[in-house]
Amino acid sequence: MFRGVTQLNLDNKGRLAVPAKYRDSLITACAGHLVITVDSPKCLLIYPKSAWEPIEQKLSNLSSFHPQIRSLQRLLIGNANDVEMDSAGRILVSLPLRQFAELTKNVVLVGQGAKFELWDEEKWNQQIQDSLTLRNDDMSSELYGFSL
Amino acid sequence: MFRGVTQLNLDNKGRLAVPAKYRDSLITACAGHLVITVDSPKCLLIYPKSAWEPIEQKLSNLSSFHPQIRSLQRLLIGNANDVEMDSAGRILVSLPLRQFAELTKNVVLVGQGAKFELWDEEKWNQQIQDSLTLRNDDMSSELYGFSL
DNA sequence: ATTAAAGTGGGTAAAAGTGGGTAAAAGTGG
DNA sequence: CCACTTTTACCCACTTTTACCCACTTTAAT
Repeated sequence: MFRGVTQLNLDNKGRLAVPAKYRDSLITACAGHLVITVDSPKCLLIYPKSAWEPIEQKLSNLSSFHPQIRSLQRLLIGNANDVEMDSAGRILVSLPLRQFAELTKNVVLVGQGAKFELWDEEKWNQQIQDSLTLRNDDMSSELYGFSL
Repeated sequence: MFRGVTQLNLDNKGRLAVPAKYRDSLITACAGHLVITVDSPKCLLIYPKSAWEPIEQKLSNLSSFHPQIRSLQRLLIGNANDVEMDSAGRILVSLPLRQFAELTKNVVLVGQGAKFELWDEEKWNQQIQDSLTLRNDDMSSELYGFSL
């Protein structure tokens, strides 16, 4: 279970150092093999490869004659990049993915259970502000009764 | 059941000393393992890990295709930091969390039953003033019939 | 086929962050 | 007021991350 936000910097090649606290469990879970794909809105998802493959399988098995499903398949599978943590714990985020998520040098890695999200830091902060506003305004019926 | 307000100071690394009166029950309840996450408005929630995990589970089980739910999942799970009380009873509040809650050196820890809230001292005082005003003005129907 | 440009693997010194400790100051109970 | 406990505010030492560099491979241009 990955959780927590970490502020990180991309180096000049678009690599980030996976925070040390996650490395051991990523080595254990997937020998450092990860998959990066895109998500809405403008962020990236980073999965242990072993966690990604069932999702990809499930997506592939959906009917590809349905235009929306085809779009989703193109989006998620088409953009999925395999990466491997190097000996310094770094992974490379490719240029197309960085462009998709509009990443600058300062990014945030966000633990989300079985996967991570990767955001440009400014966009993350903006999105958090939006979430707080949302929380105070219009609440989904599924959330009524939910308390912290 | 945690209750009471304690004024505390963050050290130069953003650590606070958990008040001694809570330490034993935190050792008993969760072996000193806590989870810190964010809450609206600008404050932090501190849970015994054992109290947090059902909440995270419940939140994870909500549908992640609903944009509002996704936002909340990002907010709460994404920001949830695992911390452990050290031998001096300190816990580290990470920089992103301190930034979120706009914490300065002076903070207040507020017992809230099964969890704590952590506030910047000035913001706490401001919020208390606002609450007193609210109490005299517009009351939620849920509070009618509620007496101290 | 050759050359230049771009991309990437790997390494690491310096900077930043953090774990752990504790003397001094402050708070509390008797 | 004294004795003890707790908290504060720092310090040492170690780990982690940043920001670069060298060298090689791949791609693009000629």
